[in-house]
Amino acid sequence: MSRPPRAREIVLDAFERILVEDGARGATLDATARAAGVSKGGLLYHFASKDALESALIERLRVLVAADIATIESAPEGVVAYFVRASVMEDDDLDRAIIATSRLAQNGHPAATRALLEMRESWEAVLRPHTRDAAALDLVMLVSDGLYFNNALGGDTPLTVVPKGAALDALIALVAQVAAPEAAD
Amino acid sequence: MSRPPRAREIVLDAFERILVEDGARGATLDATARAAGVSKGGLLYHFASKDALESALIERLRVLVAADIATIESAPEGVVAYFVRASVMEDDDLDRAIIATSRLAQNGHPAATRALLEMRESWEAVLRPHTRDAAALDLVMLVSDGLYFNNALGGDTPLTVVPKGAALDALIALVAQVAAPEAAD
DNA sequence: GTCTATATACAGATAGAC
DNA sequence: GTCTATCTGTATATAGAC
Repeated sequence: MSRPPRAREIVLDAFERILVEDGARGATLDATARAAGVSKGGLLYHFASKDALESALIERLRVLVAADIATIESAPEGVVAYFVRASVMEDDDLDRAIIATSRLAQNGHPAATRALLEMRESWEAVLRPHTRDAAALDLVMLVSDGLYFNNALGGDTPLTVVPKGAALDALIALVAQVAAPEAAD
Repeated sequence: MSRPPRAREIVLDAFERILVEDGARGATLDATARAAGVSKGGLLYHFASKDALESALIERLRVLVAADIATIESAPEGVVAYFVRASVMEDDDLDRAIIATSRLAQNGHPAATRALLEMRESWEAVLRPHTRDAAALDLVMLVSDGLYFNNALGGDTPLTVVPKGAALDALIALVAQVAAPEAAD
């Protein structure tokens, strides 16, 4: 299942994790190699340049998004509720890839920005049939973006502003109710 | 009105602008000095270190937030509607300061993260009396965060996902209606 | 496939002239 | 208050041994 060299994935994992935890400034080849337990030369065997490392991360995001789209459509909780809840998860593969890619996007990486835009478009396409109108769709997407943004800000100072537990359930219920194409209740 | 040395403000403006447009990686002392039209030595006369430059930016944010809190409470359109609409503006002083500070926060700058948290808390305090319950308040704040996040992603590739014109009006009406403490309509 | 050593460029910061 | 010149550390990348 994992035909690509294992070390390659380990290096990419380390790069992604540093981007999420320390941001783009900290995500140097040196720091990545150290965190992955290889030398800089070893890293550069797998990724010939920093750009290659960044491209690989973006490609990983695309793959995870495609898988997510398949999952989201069959959520028993309902598409909108599942989508909002998934936006607040903190440590799954997709979330890490999104936040890491957004770090690149926010440092002027056009391909990263493009990948995030395409991700948003994919999600909108899935959510559209489950929302009342364009404004409701905008609202759902923006709440999701807001949750990601707040999760992404932290670093070592995790934000406590993101609702959890009962507060999250109430938020999800509210969003689902507002967005639902059927009766407003 | 501008007692502090003019050059100092020009340098800080340049630093902020580069943070917004190119991200933290591009916001070097060299690039900032060049954009401000001074030498690196000249810059370092006004800001003794990069840290001093970053602190000044965060302080600027605090001042602008305090002014914004005063404005927002007297918005004729309604506090919630004004707040959401203001979140999508692209080029006013406060918005640039917020996005620039969030670039710092996303590169592991604890003081920047703290300033953004305090800003959020100030806004929540103003909005709370104008929202139905905690979930409604969360929703308003997250929509605002989402709008900022999307405005912030761009760089030279501005995102077209942020609603404008009639779509924005519809979103604001929807959020205001959901959030309103009075009848749900 | 992974390493060490090194080349080159640029970052932040200091010293001191003007 | 602003400049040039310079120091020191670190970033990306290459060369070539193992």
